[in-house]
Amino acid sequence: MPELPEVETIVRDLAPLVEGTRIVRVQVWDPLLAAFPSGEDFNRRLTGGIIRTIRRRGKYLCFELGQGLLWLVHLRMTGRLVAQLTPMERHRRAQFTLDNGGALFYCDLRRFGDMWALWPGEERHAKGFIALGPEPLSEQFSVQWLRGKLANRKAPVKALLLDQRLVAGLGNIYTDEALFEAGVDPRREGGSLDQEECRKLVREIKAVLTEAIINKGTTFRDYRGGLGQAGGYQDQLLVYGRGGRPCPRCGELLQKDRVGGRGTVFCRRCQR
DNA sequence: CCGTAGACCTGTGTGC
DNA sequence: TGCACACAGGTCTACG
Repeated sequence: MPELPEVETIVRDLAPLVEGTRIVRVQVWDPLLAAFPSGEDFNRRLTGGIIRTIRRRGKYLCFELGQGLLWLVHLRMTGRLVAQLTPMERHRRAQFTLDNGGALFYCDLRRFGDMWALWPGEERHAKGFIALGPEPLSEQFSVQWLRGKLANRKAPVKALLLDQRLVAGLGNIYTDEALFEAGVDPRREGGSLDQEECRKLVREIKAVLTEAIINKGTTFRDYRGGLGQAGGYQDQLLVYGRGGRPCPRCGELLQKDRVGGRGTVFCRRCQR
């Protein structure tokens, strides 16, 4: 569910509520949730920890606790991390009680979400995390970087953009939106994009993500921010979720296909 | 190394 | 109303 703008929104929502607080109680009811360490060891590591800062890296939430302990949370498809006073959600999987009277509640319908509690040097246990590519809103994510990564690749450009090692934080919604804005057909072989097309893609990826953050993310179904609120960017989507409806630019009916194993919406006339 | 299909899980929407 | 099936914001692994 959550892509970069949604995770960024959650971090900004939660920061003022949790930074500087101590975790006084950890309850985990879903054994699938703690990826490392598993079971009671996970609870023990976090209990008593003081949350110094919370930040985002790709689609990961990163809580930096005292002594260098790093608490990572990945929400995958339907995970939520919310601070509410009375959140008896149907799919509550964990609760982190804070010493300021508040708490963090983790809810997840599909149970794909993962958490890690890592001491310095243990980052290798979070394989996806250490392999993340550059942040798309940083200078490291440049035309040269994208071109280098797409060179000689035969996979569809959309599949490559979803690879978190190429760039960290894009998901199905914003990839479709950025490819539309850039006028690039998602089925194109990565290696077939020229300099100008890469330039447009980099520009539109940054623009779409920035605008989505301003609008506090996209609530297509399940997503909620850290305060339980829906996002606002769903009203600005141009193609995602709009297959069979007219292209907002040319009027041609938008096509829905499967590309790189994911549902993909694009305009056959505007995207080449 | 590369590219793709299937797996993981639970629910919702659609068509018959 | 019931049932079967496709699909869902994301990775992982196995396989050719």
